[in-house]
Amino acid sequence: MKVLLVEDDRLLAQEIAQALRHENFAVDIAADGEDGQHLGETEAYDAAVLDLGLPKIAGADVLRAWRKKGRHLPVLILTARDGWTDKVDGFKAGADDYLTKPVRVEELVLRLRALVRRSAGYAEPRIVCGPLTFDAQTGVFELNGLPLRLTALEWRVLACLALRNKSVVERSDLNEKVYEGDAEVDSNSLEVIIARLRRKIGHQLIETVRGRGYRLTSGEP
Amino acid sequence: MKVLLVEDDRLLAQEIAQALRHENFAVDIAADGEDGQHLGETEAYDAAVLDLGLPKIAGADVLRAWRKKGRHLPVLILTARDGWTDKVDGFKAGADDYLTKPVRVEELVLRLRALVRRSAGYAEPRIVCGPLTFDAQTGVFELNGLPLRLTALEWRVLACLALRNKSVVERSDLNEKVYEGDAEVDSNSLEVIIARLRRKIGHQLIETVRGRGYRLTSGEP
DNA sequence: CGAACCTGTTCAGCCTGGGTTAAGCTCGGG
DNA sequence: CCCGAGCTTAACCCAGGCTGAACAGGTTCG
Repeated sequence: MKVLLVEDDRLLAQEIAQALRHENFAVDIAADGEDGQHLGETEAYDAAVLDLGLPKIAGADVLRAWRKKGRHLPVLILTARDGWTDKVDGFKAGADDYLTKPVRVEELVLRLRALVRRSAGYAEPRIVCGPLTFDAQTGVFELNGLPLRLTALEWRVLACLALRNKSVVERSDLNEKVYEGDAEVDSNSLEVIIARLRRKIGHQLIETVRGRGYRLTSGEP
Repeated sequence: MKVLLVEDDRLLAQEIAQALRHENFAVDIAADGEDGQHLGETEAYDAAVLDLGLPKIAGADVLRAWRKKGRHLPVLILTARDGWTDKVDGFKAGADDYLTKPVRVEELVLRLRALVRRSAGYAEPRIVCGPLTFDAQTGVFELNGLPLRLTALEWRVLACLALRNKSVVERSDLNEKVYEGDAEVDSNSLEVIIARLRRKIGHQLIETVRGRGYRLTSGEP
């Protein structure tokens, strides 16, 4: 669960980033269109929040560049102006949702979660996997109906697994999605997190696929 | 099941090789046209993935050289440029399929498997041999309808046998196709793998042909 | 201000899967 | 009957993965 935030207003960027981190997301921030475009092309994100008015490269052009290269991550457009021309321009460039400033961060978080969920192929917000359920709209996990207390990293890992329900998620992918920046980690901390998760939700639910990564399973065959 | 990958972009080569190895293929990598041509002429492969833009010798020329020497292994052409002239050039040189960068590795794997299967003479993806079936498109073996869990080496051996359904596969050939590089192995590890395979799928299905190799049979006459 | 957390990271030791080696056995053909 | 090719089992080895414990920052709260 990692989000790219492209926003030149440092204050607003910090505010949004804080809110997203509070909801357990990992957040990378780019302060101009150039950085933003580059990050969006080279790193793995579950979604991007993109301001239209950016230094160096305009937001719509950043988006167009991504789409041209086949990057189909969900993008939420942000703009100060609220003329419909901008909106249309944004959608034409390939945006998935749209928000006008001033931004209510709670709404942003909500919409972003909906985007991520739909882009993972879920029409319904509720993802069920055996005794485990994930409400992609609120971000809450439940085990046998009881809400699960997870730390930020645990949540990110489990959310990644839940969104790719029952198919393998590569270790490298998890590492990228869990840590901010490109913190090429040479450590086993991911394994530790997996171990702690397993202790919380039961060992059968997370299957390891040797040499590749992990997979969420509903129980045993 | 061994594939030759000729690609000068080390990163892309590693990515593709990793994906192929995940699918149990043995992979040899050549970083330029010279190496590629040489390997393709001297080693035994089930297929080759060939970049058109290569140092030393152009991809199309490598392919032409192979064809001239009577090498008819299936070749999948890869290119950054997507002009139709390249495509035509590739096919004229004797390519069997064509993919433009940026490459989606899943698609590459799919197409490659289809090439190997067709070159072995199967129009249909499903190869049946008594209680054993091999889906050459997904790479999955089933015994009496139940999916079979095989290790990488076991899979390679059995796939080689299945593709030459009911005809003898030489020991030397198997050794080449199973091990990466030209690891002329002086050991009985192939026999060990055969033994393990037989324990999994039943002893009658793999017939040994003294002094030559092995053959897949549907049961007994 | 300090004590008690809470989170995340590091490290060391252990376990396991998968591949190779080695040794003894079997079997088939001369 | 003998010999060599092939079979099989067990032992070994290595890399990858697991996990408990310790530690380091941060935060909370008395």
